[in-house]
Amino acid sequence: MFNKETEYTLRGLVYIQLQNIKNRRPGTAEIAREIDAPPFYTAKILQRLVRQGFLASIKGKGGGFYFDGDKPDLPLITLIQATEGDRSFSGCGFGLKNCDANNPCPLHDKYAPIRDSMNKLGSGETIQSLAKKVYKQELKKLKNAK
Amino acid sequence: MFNKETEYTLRGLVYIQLQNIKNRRPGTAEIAREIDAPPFYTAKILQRLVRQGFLASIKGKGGGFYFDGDKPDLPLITLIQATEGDRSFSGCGFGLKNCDANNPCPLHDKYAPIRDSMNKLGSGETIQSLAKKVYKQELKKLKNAK
DNA sequence: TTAATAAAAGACAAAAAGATCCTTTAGTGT
DNA sequence: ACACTAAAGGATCTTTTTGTCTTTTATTAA
Repeated sequence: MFNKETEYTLRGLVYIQLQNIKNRRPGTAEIAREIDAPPFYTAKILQRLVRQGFLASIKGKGGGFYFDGDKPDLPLITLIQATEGDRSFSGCGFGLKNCDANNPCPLHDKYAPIRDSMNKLGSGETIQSLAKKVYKQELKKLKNAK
Repeated sequence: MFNKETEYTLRGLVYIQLQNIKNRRPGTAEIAREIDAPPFYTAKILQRLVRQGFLASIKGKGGGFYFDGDKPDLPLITLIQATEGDRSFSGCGFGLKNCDANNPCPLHDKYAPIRDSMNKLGSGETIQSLAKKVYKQELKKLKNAK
């Protein structure tokens, strides 16, 4: 589906936001471990995300990564387009440059609706909405364990 | 969406089948030119498809590529899985190994239906069905040009 | 103010994808 | 039989993706 970098990005940011909810600021080592990603590569990706302004960080003891609560929620489509371009959200299954309703490739009619669904998914969901889902799932599990 | 090799494969095979309908057997140079793909790379891909039994070829003068009419139509999903694996048809948006309805990643609920649509598309359409679409489109264009 | 901590930066390396080229083999037509 | 044609095979190269490692910089706590 997505490439590795995008997968690590999604998993990493959702993990960070989940910890933020719990008033924690995880660091690279913890994040990489928890999301099952290569540590140095994870660090590099997070670095880039901070540079791009998607994420904030603090250096030194007690440091780590967090989301600026004043910023609006981060839609997946924004994030993914910044990471791997928009190959998942636009473009033609056949790889044609000018494929549209007027000049459709033979896959267009069937594929266009799927692409539209992807776009809806990418615009509708945010890192924060996903983290909230995970958080609620965790609460439910705790409850059931009692 | 798909990777380059898959795109060239789809475009190439549909072109071959379209020419077959017209009782022609195109060669590598013609195919590459018509589908706008790198000639040597196209040759290599077609070679592999022949080895895998998806396609037939004839060497020497008057040679080229064609589909064995006795074989059943070739579903896109079969072809694509043989080319790039099934990253487009299965697997989780988050990259988790055991993501399913019981143990869902936070994208699962929204992404699973999209993946299902992709599967339906891949099983429903074949190289032959796509070529037929293009053929009909061509006929319509000719008619309108009159 | 010093030692410890953790992110930032950037060089480097390995693997995979994408692409090219040359030689060989098989078949065709004269 | 011979020259020609076109696919098959395989070696090589480039670019992109993925991943590692070392050094530097900023911050904090003792």
